[in-house]
Amino acid sequence: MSPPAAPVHPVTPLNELARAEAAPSFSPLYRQIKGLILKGLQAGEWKAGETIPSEMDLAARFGVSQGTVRKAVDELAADNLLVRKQGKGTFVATHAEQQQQYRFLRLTPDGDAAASLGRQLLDCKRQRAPAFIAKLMQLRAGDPVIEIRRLLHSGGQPVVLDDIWLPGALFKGLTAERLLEHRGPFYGLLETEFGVPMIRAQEKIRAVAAEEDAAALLQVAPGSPLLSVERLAFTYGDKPVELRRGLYNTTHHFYRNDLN
Amino acid sequence: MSPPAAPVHPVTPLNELARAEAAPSFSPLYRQIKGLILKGLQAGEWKAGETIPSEMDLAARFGVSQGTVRKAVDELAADNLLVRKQGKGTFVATHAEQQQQYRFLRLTPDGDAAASLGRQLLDCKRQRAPAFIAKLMQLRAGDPVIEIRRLLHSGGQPVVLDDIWLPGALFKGLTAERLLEHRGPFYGLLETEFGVPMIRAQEKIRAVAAEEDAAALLQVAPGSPLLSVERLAFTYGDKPVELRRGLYNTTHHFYRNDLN
DNA sequence: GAGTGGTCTAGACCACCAC
DNA sequence: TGGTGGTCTAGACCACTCA
Repeated sequence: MSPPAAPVHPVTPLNELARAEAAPSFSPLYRQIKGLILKGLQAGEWKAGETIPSEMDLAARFGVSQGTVRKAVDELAADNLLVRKQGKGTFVATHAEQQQQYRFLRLTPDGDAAASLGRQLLDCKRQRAPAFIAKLMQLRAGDPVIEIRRLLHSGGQPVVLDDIWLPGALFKGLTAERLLEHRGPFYGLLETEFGVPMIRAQEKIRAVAAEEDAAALLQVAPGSPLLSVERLAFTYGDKPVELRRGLYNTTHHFYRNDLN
Repeated sequence: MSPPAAPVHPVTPLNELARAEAAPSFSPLYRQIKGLILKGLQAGEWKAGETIPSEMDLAARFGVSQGTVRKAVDELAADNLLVRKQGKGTFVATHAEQQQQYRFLRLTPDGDAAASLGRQLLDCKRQRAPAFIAKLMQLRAGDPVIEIRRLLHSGGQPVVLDDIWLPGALFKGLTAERLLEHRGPFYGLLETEFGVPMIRAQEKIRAVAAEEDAAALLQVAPGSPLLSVERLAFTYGDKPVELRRGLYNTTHHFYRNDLN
């Protein structure tokens, strides 16, 4: 066992950089690498569903060891931005796969027979953002937005009434026709056709009484209790790009959540 | 400080074991270590809030490298069973800390001023488990259970009506008096006084109309929409030990959920 | 300063997949 | 058979806490 000569590993340079720019206290190398990969994702260097370079390639590119890249990718996979597949590679997460119809939908039928949902487009129009919507989406009041209304059916019965707002600037070619001809998840369309992948979302859930129009569409009595699910969805850079208000009829379905 | 001499990396024996008993396909060493630590937790070798041995100690004890223990602990920390604190040690997760009042409660006030909740015990009685409750909690119908009813108040207003069922066999000394004199989270009591830590939970959420009694207690009109949160909570070994049905008044609060 | 968790590396080998 | 992710190790050093 020959005693290790000198500090063999050039840890210092990047770490100095980190100390200089990181306000909080200290940013380990793998977190900086994570940031670089994230930048590549945001820049569209690798698109949803594609593979990113192998860990070895990334290690060479960034001048670090494979283990460090690995830890960075681990975190991105834990964030559901990447998906690792042993023997095949690491893939950019996507909403466009048939695996599980709607990645963000937590509604479950009572009998847990995973019945697929049918879609019915009610409306799709462009308009000016009302103040309260503009504020939540970090737009200016009056900015162009797209409003979409739709129903989701389970076993022939309407179960969800969605009201969706999107910033008009990002989704120029989005029309009712485009929506109607599209197969697969809505977020898949936004991701593949408009290059805006949904990364995460926050939901605020309340119980509300059905108003006249919603009651009619969901085929329940006015005043019936409905689950109101207000969702704000984000792309890269924590940029909000969708505001959605879903009204769920929870007579034969529930919203499931796991705590730990 | 004589390390266990002989086979320096006894990877094989444990792995053989894994291959033999693991039906799926292959269980890496760190996952077996995870299982061993889990067994220690379940056996009460280290109690909630205490520290577990250092990574080095565990590595020596299990005859593996520190890195392997580290990966095991990483997963347990990701599962919120352990909490790492740099420079201090690794601690068994607990509900009994004042840090964040209720670890599993997702109710948030509208103005996001984190108002603390006041408790009001309504009832605490022992009885025989109705069939539907027994089934969910893996008991026999007629087994003794404890039923607790309580209100949570925010700013003087009642917001949550909880109906809680616990298996009587596990919580012998649990009485109304005991509940009244206890400070801190309910799960903290179960954990420190009865040695039953709550590890994870599943919630099913619906919108319902307030019935007479619930409406009166929550001071809303009968028929008002309320959020119904049905929670099944588990200890170690995926054993269900609490069934709870909360009715939330979501007029000035909401149930928050983050998706990714 | 001693002890704990946290980072980083280098290298060997294993499991899985596709060609 | 070669490439990819996955595991395991050993050893050095860093960051944080506390006596």
